[in-house]
Amino acid sequence: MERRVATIYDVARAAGVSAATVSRVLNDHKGVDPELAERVRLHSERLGYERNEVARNLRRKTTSLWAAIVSDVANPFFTSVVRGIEDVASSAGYSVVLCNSDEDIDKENRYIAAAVAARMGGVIISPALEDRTDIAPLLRNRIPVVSVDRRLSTAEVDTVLVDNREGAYAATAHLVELGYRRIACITGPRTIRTAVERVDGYRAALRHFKVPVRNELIRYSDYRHAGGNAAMLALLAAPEPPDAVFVANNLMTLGALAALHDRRLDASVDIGIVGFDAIPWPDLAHPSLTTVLQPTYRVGVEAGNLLADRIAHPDAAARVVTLPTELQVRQAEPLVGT
Amino acid sequence: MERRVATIYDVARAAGVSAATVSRVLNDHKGVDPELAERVRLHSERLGYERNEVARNLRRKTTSLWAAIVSDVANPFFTSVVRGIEDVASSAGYSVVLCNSDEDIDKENRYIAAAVAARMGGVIISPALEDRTDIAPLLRNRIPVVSVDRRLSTAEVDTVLVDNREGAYAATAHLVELGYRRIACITGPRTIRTAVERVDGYRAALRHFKVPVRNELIRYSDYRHAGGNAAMLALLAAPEPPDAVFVANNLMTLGALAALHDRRLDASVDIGIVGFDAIPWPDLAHPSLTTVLQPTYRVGVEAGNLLADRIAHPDAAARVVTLPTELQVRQAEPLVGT
DNA sequence: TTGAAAGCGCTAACAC
DNA sequence: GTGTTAGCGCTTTCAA
Repeated sequence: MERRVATIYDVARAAGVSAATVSRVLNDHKGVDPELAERVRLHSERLGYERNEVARNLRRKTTSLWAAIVSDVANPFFTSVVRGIEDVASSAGYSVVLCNSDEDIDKENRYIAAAVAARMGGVIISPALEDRTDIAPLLRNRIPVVSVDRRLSTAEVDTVLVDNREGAYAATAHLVELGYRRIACITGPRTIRTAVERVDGYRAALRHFKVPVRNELIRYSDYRHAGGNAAMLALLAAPEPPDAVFVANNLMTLGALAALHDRRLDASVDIGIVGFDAIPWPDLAHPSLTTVLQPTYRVGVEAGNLLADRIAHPDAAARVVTLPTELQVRQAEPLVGT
Repeated sequence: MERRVATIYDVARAAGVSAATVSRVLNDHKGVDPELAERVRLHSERLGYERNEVARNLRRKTTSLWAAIVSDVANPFFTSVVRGIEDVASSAGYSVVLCNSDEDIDKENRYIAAAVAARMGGVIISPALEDRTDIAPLLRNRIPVVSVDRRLSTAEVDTVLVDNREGAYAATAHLVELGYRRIACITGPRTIRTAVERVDGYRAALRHFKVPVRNELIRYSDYRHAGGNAAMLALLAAPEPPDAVFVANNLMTLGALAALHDRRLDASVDIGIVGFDAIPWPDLAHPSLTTVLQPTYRVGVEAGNLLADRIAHPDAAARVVTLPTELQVRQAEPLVGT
């Protein structure tokens, strides 16, 4: 009943060679008699041998597993990043396990501990909190780490970022070129670097086009739907409302659009809108929104490459890769009046 | 420079005991002198000892890891299911690694192979294809499996399902009770069991209320946005269009709503709509949609429990758990005319 | 080119 | 109650 799983010793016996030879064949070591190799492969196949990675990892003192610790799996940004990581990983002989920290520093710490305990080959992390995420346990155990999307202030590690400033600049410039002059900006918390960088880009664009920067048109919010909604309502209620808005994140953009909807206003008809981040799921309410797209897949690929490099060269200096965004310009849908 | 990581032997030496005792303490075995235990814990802490799970797993011939192989990580249904699994897992001493098969049978097979190679403690899978997903490698290696959301026709395993028929019945009954009489149904492919079950429920409700079932009002589509859109347009273009529609999945619901939008029609004003599955992300276009909600979190919890049971009793008969849905009735937002 | 043997870090008999 | 010892399945010197 309780059938044992085949080991290399079973294969070795069947093929009439030593376990060492089986190991060599299965790991494609050069210098094995082709005929022997063939015989080993045959019997390995026949016995349904499947390598025990656990034993292998113990012996090699590392794992063919990467952990991707992500602050929000449901966010399509990360779904796409992870896809990029996976592609690099699998071509480098690694598998990726996905861990969802849910923006929760405790969960994140548990996953970091798990990565250490499992002696993961490497970790790619989007830190829950830039200044509180603690990767010391990883570093202490010499597990390579790459940070993604956010910059870790607690340690110097390889990092992949998106050029938020440039993206925000392009978005704002686009609105200026469309003829808008009272352009507002709804951004995230001052404590989050990306939020600040995006306002910076917005400011720079206005300055470049000699459009006055008005502080009352800049709203720091929370990167969430409700915050975008409230910020937009406040802007609309102001004595001199804006004629266009750059909204620095996808959820806030949806919130802002909901505010317009409430006020019976139409995006890109009554007011110009450019968002940042793709809006997931086909959405009938704004098929025509111009958006700053992030190179999500490439972020993953770069992170994977950095990790692979780091594994090969543990003591090289930390690198930071910054990727450009792309402004996806969409035609405004012509409004059919009633 | 190259500092070695502490092992139980280091802790043992420091505490002046044997490795076995350290192991006992760290695994909470009873019958260890409390004083010794305290000393061990102290030194373990001081040396920054972190258990090597790889070695532990090799010795125990199993892993404290569960794999959740999911057909689409971006789908909020699974995000929530996984959360349920994680909660059960962590209270049973397991960690969950997430694998995204992306509805791709090859990727799925690779993850199954990886789960075998890593000697995972158990696998929870939402099969990419009910009739082609091959879990034989898992069974052969005596790795417990639980199927979720879909029923595996290739093997008898523990399964957690949602009562699709009952949900569809409730949705349709709701529309009848609202006074609608020409109720259409847009469902998924005939090859997918859930799609068929949902039409069945729809039919049953109509029969129960003695509303004639009209085949021209039943559209089999593809569970995707475009399909829902096309199906709805076709229904609207028919000589006798429906006065209400039950749409059997979230993406198709969005597609259907887009079709209404195109035709300048309003859901629940011009035509009654009930959807199936929560729509993710706050969406301004349909805050007021009545929807059949699935008990996603509980699906995960039940799956986790089944897996834990199966690990404890490998040879018990396979069980199928079916969970009820819940009709979330939302007020239609009153339309302000122009 | 191949094999023998050691050992990765841990747990679990077994002996004391 | 605690220690000694063997061994999980693999890779990798080292010797032949």
